[in-house]
Amino acid sequence: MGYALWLDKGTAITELYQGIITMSKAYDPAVVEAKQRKIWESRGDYTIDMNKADKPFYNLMMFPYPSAEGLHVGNCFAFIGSDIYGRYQKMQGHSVFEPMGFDAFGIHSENFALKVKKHPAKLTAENVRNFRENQLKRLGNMFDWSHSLDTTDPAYYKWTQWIFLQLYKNGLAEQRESAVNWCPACKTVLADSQVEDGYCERHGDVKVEQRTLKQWFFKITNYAERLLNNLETIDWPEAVTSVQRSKIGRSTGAMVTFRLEDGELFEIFTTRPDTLWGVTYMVFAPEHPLVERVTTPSRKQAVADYQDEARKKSQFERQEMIKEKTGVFTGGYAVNPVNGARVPIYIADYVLMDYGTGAIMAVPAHDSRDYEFAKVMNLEITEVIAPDGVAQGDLGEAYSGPGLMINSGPFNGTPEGEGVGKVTAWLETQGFGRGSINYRLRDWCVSRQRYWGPPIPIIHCDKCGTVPVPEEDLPVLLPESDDYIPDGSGKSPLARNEEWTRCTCPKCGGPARRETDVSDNFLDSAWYYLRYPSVGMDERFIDPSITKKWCPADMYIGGKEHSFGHLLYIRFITMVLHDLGYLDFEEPVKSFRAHGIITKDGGKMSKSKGNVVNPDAIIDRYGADTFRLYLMFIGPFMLGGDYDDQGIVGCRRFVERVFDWVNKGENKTRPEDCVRSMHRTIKKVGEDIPTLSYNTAIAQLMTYINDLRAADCRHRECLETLVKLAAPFIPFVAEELWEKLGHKHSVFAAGWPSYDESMLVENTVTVVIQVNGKLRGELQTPRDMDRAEVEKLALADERVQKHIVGEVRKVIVIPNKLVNIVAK
RNA sequence: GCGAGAAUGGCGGAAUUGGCAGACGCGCUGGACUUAGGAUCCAGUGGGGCGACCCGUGUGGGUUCGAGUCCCACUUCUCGCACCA
Repeated sequence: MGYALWLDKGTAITELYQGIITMSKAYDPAVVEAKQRKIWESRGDYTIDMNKADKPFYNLMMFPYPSAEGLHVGNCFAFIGSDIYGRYQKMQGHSVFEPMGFDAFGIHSENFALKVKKHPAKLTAENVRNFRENQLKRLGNMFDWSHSLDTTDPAYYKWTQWIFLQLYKNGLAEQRESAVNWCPACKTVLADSQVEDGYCERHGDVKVEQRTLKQWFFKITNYAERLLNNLETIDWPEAVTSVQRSKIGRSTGAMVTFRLEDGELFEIFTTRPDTLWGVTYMVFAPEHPLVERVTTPSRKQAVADYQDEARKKSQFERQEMIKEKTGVFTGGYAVNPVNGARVPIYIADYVLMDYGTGAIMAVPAHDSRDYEFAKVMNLEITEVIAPDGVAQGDLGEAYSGPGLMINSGPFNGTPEGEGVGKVTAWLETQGFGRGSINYRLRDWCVSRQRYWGPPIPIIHCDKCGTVPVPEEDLPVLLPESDDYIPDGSGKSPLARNEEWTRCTCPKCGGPARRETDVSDNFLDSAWYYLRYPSVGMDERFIDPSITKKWCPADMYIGGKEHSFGHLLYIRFITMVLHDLGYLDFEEPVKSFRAHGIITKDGGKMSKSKGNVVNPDAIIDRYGADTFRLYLMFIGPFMLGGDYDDQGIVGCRRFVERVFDWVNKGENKTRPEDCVRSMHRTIKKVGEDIPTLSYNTAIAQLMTYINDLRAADCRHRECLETLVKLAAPFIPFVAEELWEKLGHKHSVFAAGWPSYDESMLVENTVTVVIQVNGKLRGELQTPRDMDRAEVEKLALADERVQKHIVGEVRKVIVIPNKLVNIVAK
């Protein structure tokens, strides 16, 4: 070549030039992607004018916390799956708003900062930049970066604090002493959802302890009923709603008033008031306030010891002891209101202080836990429900089946199902109790004794007590201190910052101190979807008219690990803001879909296992389009699947085939089979995307390009349809090819193709012939052939006849599908 | 223990008013092109049998002309919850 250049410049340059042209025709993802990304950005294709846009569609996806490790395949999988849905909606003519932001406050970020000894603010800024510039922008998602947000930005957390104040002012936030989960490694309080099997979610091997601290709580329990009832009305997967249902844990029963021997009254909750006559003892939680009162002098030591023991045990350890029930007798007695029976009072850690009233009536005959305890303690067991009304004696376990009430005074003979209601009504008339509903759900502890979060906007004044920071003083800025390392004192590092903590009381002007706890990072993410459309609005947390137009979000896609925590809190905060008149809807999203997870070699990707797939490297090697396509092809989006290094090449081949086929230029070849294949593909892809069945949509696209190639069809309509249908999956290549086909505007503005129903039906059909249910032949017949005619042809088939041994008893004809000959 | 889901070739997975099991892709086998092939293209590929055929969707029953699909019982696995009175 060099020689040719030197000898004959003209020829050689032409050759060289042609070589470059050939090269440029070959698919180079880096070139295509850089080019199209630039065009999208300069054209502002994905920047939405929130006021003007028509047919708004809010496509929300769970935002990431920007870790130092960078975006992982799981994030990519979720974002890409969500983007495909969004791009499809765009091609349906919607103005699709697809924002992305950063959940950058919180323990995740802070712990990492501590580990690498870098200030979290600095680290977060670096990580956010890396996520956005080097990773998210390469995925090919249509993010509207003009509406991005970062929860650590004072312009954002100003409003997080404002929301805290709204809850406070409306009696939904309060500070109280409470036993909480304490992680000695994080040196902070954890929410129940951050505790796994008694261990810290972040530090897998660190046991969570119980501590009693003054904490801020949001009264989510006030909303338990609505949070539960609304589940019936929202379009969410059953798997998620059932988790929420069980966590809310509604049970109906009765509150029954018992009496201590000294006349003091106390209440217990039961779901089985019909077994009241079977109460043979009572149990208080070790922490129950009446324990001291009922304990007799001789039992004092034993009771105190037991209380000590229980206090030391974490909640998990208490639960671990399920097999062996423990407890001690207090020496005290209560009186059963229904029959005046004198029943002993025990304390035991199988009764929890924070459910119901922290005290129970024990019916060992009909409750397995009470039965176990009674056996250990050698307590009396009285049957009050018996099948056919005949007592069964000790069965070796509690009897919880159906039966008639016995030994129950006026209710003898009542079936247990009716008994609950009848006894409850009777209790009310007697003044012994009332119907009651209890929830498992606990109030939301939002205090965190950490540095990296929005300071809770409260001031403590000796004179005025707890005073909210005036709204005009928001945000309460997180001081840029280097002293942010938690010390395990149970107080936030902020408490050591005298200068920051000291302030004046907004009410009396006297000296006061700031609240030093920061709020839970779940509060940041409980309202972010409301902020996206109103990003930039300084004077209010949201713009009402924009919110009305865009919210609730049309689709929300995220991980099901958030079924309980985030997804409950976001609903709760939305309901509260609705009740306070800020929103005209009370559920945050119209539809929610949970995606699956991507594993590697069957296991969750983790650094310790060394099976982490690096998305950047995959994109470098195969291109973002192939990466997108492959992730979606692994398996059903809602199930996820296992990442396989080998499998991705099939997707790269598909992308190249599409690229090459369109680049080859159109021709006029167009057999009818191709047209049919095109219509089938339009139908299939259009049906699969809305149900997130991306894997089967892609399979159909592969079938389609195979059909086109086999028939050498590059008819314009067939090619354009191919590009359009593939566009949500491989947006860069699709855009490039759309341009190649001579279009000036984006393929995403080109609309979604429609199919012709008549093209879906074949004129000739294959009818299979079975003899006694076994496949023995097939017929090619015209569509909708006369039944008798088909039957005749089937019976005449040589191979079929061979298999008919006896007389033909019956012939079943399913038109256009099958003939089954039943012969003896 | 309770709740939800799942089980289909060597692998990922398709297939629902019950009607050709294994679409699509990976891998594998053979071939073409090639100096070369870890590129590309073509053909084949559930198991057994030379064959006609036989067997085959976790196990065992059932309904049906016909079952991966429906019913009953069971096994295994995954996930979630777990003393909530």
